[in-house]
Amino acid sequence: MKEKPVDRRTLRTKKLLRQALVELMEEHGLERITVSQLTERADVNRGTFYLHYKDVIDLLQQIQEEVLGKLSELGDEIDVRDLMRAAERDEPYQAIVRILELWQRNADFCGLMLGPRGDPSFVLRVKGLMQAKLFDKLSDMIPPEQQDKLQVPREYLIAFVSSANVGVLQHWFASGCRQTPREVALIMTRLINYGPLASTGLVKSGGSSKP
Amino acid sequence: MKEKPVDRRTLRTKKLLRQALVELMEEHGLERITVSQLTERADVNRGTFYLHYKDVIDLLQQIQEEVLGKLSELGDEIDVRDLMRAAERDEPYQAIVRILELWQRNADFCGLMLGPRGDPSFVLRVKGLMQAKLFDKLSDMIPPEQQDKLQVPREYLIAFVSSANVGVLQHWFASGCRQTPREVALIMTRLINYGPLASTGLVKSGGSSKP
DNA sequence: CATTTTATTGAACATGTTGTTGATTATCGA
DNA sequence: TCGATAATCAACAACATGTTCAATAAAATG
Repeated sequence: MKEKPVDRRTLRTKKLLRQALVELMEEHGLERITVSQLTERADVNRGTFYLHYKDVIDLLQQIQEEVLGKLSELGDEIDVRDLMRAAERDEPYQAIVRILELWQRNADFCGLMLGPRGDPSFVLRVKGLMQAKLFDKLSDMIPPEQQDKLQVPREYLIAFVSSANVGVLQHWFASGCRQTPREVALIMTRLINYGPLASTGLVKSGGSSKP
Repeated sequence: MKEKPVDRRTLRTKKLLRQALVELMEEHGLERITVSQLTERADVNRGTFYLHYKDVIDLLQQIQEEVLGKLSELGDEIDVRDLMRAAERDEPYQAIVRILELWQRNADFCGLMLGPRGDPSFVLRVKGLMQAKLFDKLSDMIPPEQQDKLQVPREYLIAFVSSANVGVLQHWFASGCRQTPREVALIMTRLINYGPLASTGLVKSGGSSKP
């Protein structure tokens, strides 16, 4: 399953192109970027670009796949029951913290992708990863015979929560990653479990009580 | 403040180009679109395009401005107190319904912009409009001396809620606008006021109770 | 270290897009 | 009907594209 681009030269080239892409996207947005600009900025021969990528979008997508792959792996380690237990103790769930650390490690690229010059399809895929977990959680908490009686359609509930958490991520990056992954994880946990209003701490709420 | 492009010819041209843009963006995404494709699809001379727009992005942005302008006008008619009163009666707030009707009227363009081939900067500006209102609401509900004691930083709270609602919008469009604006407005109201968990209707919650 | 393998370079090519221009035609508003 | 103006058409140089090939540089290997 795993390929070997072990040659240091290709590694160097790809790093340079990735960096150049991030820079140029932050400056102009994806639409205005040309292969010529890209290779000039990266100080790489234009022909070399085509040895690795079909076009600018292909470059972008290959980087995305890399990040999303790792993200998906870490996501698989989430156990919904552990998450709920952590939430009850008002502690950040460790698996979530590790995911946020991954985000932080790729802050340059990820911050770009989630920002105004980013890629909506990337954001949608991130939401998709999240929704799989939320679906589990929901099915876990709600007995099947009651699934149809929700006050809000399940699909909208899931769309709401996943989008909300991506919003938290976006704000984290947009404001320069001032919080630690632990802090952000705690913020997310509180908002999901007790809802935005109750999370002000100013009104009472039943919160997450198991039936 | 208001210009007059009254000539039917320019109106026709702009309509055609807008339609062609939506079609091509849905097919290829913004990056791959060329002025040549655009004018060919719209059956308009290429030179004519440059009489109205600087480039493809300029075309996109002019349409965005139009929509965002109307959106902002309708947004100004929101009164936070009315909104909260409607929420307590579990009814959709009329001003929100009108806004959703505007979205629906421009479904082709708006659905595109909020979707996988859309424009993140547009989405951010929509969130921005929403955040202004949320800021009002928050300041309204919470006495100034308590603003620093929130369990979750205010900025994150706002990012969470605005992003969540845009997520609802996105799901509405992505699933083909099957609900009426009234229904969507009600979904939003419930989710904001009682939080995602309580909105399942399966756990009790204090909900929106004024201090 | 020497050798083989492979990535990168630089130049050239036809092709297509761009943004602009000037002359012409068609359509609009009055 | 008629003057104004928008749309068309053809042509332009400048630039980006995607591909090629020989030459060169730097890797991996024994």
